[in-house]
Amino acid sequence: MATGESRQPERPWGPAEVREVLRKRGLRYSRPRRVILGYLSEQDRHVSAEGLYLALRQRGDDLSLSTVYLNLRVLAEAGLVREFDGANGEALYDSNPSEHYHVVCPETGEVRDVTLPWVNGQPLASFLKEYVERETGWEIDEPHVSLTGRAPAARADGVD
Amino acid sequence: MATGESRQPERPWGPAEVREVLRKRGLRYSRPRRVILGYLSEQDRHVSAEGLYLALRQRGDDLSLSTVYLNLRVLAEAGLVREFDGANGEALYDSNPSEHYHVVCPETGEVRDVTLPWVNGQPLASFLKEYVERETGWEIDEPHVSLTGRAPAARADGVD
DNA sequence: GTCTCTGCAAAGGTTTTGCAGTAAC
DNA sequence: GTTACTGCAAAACCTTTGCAGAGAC
Repeated sequence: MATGESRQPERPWGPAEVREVLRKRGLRYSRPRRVILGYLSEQDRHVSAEGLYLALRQRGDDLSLSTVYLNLRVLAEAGLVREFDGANGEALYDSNPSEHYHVVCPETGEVRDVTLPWVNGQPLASFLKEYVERETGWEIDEPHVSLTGRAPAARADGVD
Repeated sequence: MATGESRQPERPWGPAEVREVLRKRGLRYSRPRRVILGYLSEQDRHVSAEGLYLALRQRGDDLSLSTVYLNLRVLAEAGLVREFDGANGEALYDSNPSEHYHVVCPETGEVRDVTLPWVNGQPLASFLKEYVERETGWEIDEPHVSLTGRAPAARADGVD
């Protein structure tokens, strides 16, 4: 048995846990952070910094663009959101807490979540990390796997 | 047996093969392309567009920076050089023809080549590609695996 | 001769920075 | 009360673009 896909939009952490995670890093649970985490976990979508900025604006949750950028990065470093590369050289974010990766279609911009297979009894990413650590003697971070491809829609359009 | 590391600085292709590869794409074997490929295959190092620009300049091979950028991309698309993400959000290039990946240390900027293991009788990248294609129904490109970590040197420095 | 390429400078787009006021703790 | 954070605008950054002249085929 290899795959274990599950993509529930379950809420990652409650406010208390979030606050605790932030506190441990000397970070505060400010309004922007509440608003951003709230949006991401409710919408369960993939957004860019600017997209998030605009979406929040429409909602009435006004944050400055630089605040959105700053906090998206801070929250990603704290492990509260996931960051990955979108279609136009822009970073995308989601707050899905389950281990997953993304496939991006450069033509349509569409993003699809994927769960990677297990290898040798462990998630592919961990397997890879340990392998590279043995191989190089370096202390390796969680591997980033970035996948691009053509969505069925793009192929149907006859785009080459 | 899984690994098969070998990092010979063997010259990828001779001038004739390069010209042929380019011709097939309607591309010309211009001086900038000769110079860039020559440098990369001789030095067998990882360089950024700007680094390459400066290195060539010192050598007396003057190319404009935009020409370097353009051709690095063109050559990467033609499969004549490999492109990957360096430490500062800049793209790095090498001309090593053998299937390999890179580990980058964000602190020192150091880059180390790695050969990824095989899984189920095929290179990890192919395995992953096929897996994701089955899983999503998308037509997936060659997966990009990007690895970061702390080089022994960085750890020795006591950098946290 | 044709068609791609070069070089220059200027623009592009995303992300970061500096600083004074504000708010979390 | 401290200390981190916000917001604004301006800047920084890598990379791309437009166009006239040059060079590969």
